[in-house]
Amino acid sequence: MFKPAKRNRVFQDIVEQIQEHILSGELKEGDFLPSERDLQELFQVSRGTIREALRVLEQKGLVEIKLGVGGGAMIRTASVDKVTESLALLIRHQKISLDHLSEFREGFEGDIAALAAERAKRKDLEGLEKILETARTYAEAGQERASEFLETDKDFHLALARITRNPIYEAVERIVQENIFSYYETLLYMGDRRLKENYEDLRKIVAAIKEKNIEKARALARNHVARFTKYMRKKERQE
Amino acid sequence: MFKPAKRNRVFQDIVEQIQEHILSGELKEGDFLPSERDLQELFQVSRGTIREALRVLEQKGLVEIKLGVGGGAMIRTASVDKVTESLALLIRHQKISLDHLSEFREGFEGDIAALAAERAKRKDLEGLEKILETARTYAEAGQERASEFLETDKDFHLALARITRNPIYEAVERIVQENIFSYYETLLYMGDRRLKENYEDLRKIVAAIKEKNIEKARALARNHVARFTKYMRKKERQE
DNA sequence: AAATTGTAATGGTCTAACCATTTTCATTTG
DNA sequence: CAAATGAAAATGGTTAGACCATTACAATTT
Repeated sequence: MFKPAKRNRVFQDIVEQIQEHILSGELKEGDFLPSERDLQELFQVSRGTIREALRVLEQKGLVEIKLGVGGGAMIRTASVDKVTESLALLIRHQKISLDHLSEFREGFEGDIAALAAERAKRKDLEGLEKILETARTYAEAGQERASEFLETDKDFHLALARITRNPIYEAVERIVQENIFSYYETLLYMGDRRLKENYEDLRKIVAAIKEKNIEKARALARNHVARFTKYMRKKERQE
Repeated sequence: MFKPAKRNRVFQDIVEQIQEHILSGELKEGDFLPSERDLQELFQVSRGTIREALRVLEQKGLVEIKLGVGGGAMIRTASVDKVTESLALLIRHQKISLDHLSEFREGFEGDIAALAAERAKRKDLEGLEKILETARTYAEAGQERASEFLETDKDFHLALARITRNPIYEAVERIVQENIFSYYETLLYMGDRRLKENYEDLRKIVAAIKEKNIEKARALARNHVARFTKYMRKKERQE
């Protein structure tokens, strides 16, 4: 019903005032707040307090600090970076397991592929083809290029996420990729056969997207991720 | 290729050091950092710098500041609060639209229902039945209880997420719920017929889970969310 | 025993100064 | 004249020391 009253903190009040002015649109992207010394005068507080408020606004991703003459707190484009960061913290903090992350990934990579199949334009397909070509090169080069292949796989999934035109998928994809990557080391020892298998996965996904076969794209993407996961688990057990 | 050269701000370094100690598990939930004056000694910096670092850690949701004797920066439970907050900021900045959020929700509610169907135990089913019963009461009470019905719907989806036994789904569910529900006001004017329709959705989902029909559960959950979204859009256009 | 009060630890804020970086613009130099 | 140079000013980054506000806990009083 009620929230804790708290907040006798002056800098919080300043954060809220400035935040309101930003969110209401009075302050637009690229605008500058007054200098710290001017803010000090305006709010009638010490510079230290102003600076604490600026740290909070900065961490929220609402402003970016520029140095030197004409510098100061510049109003920023809201970006997904900070959401990404705090979600990543949440994941690391809760010690979420590889299985959890992989399982989650299976589901939403399927969704991404399905949406991509629905929405891919000619230009998107060209981009995918290009990535596919790179992947083929590395897959054929065999195990010594496994690391590059994995990077390309990452690019591939990010490209798919972008095709959905839904920034949430892109953000979540980035988070998962960044947090799952530490586990990928085990995949570096993927044999030549498995590399080609994985390349074939990607190729089939693109084919399904091309023919706008939504459910086929979803199923293929799910299987692709599941195969990665299964292989990682197998490796884990061996160690 | 290269990242922007980092600017050397002392407080950033302090943030990173402390953050590492928290994420590595050396500092557990409930532990306290040394007092500001002690940190000042430890890091050999001024208290102002320490405080700026603490503001950042606080905003990241990693610590919570307690007042008075024995107070200080307490390592916090990982919580979705800060993620929710930054996501809410994104939405207000309209980088992410309601449509994006709804679309994302459609996908992963489907995944959740599918996993729930796979894993629900007897006890889980009992919990769902109970929520279902509550929902039925509100649905039959008609529009004046629409608000309570929506709350119950929320509980229902959270319960499903918990059944997956994957904390990622639960966390994401909470984040999305908290950010999407501000839009649900429009749903308060859902007519009696629609309330019952929605109750039927929930009932069918539980039925599908009971008979372990994974794909049916997925499809039903997706449709359920899609119906919510469609109705919201319709209301939006009317205003 | 219960209530009150005092005390010390700790976060919150203030003041005043100096340092570091960056832009601007006048000055020097080729 | 054009380019290089350098001084000045604006602005964020940091420091130091002080005082206030809140709180836990012990000592004192009832």
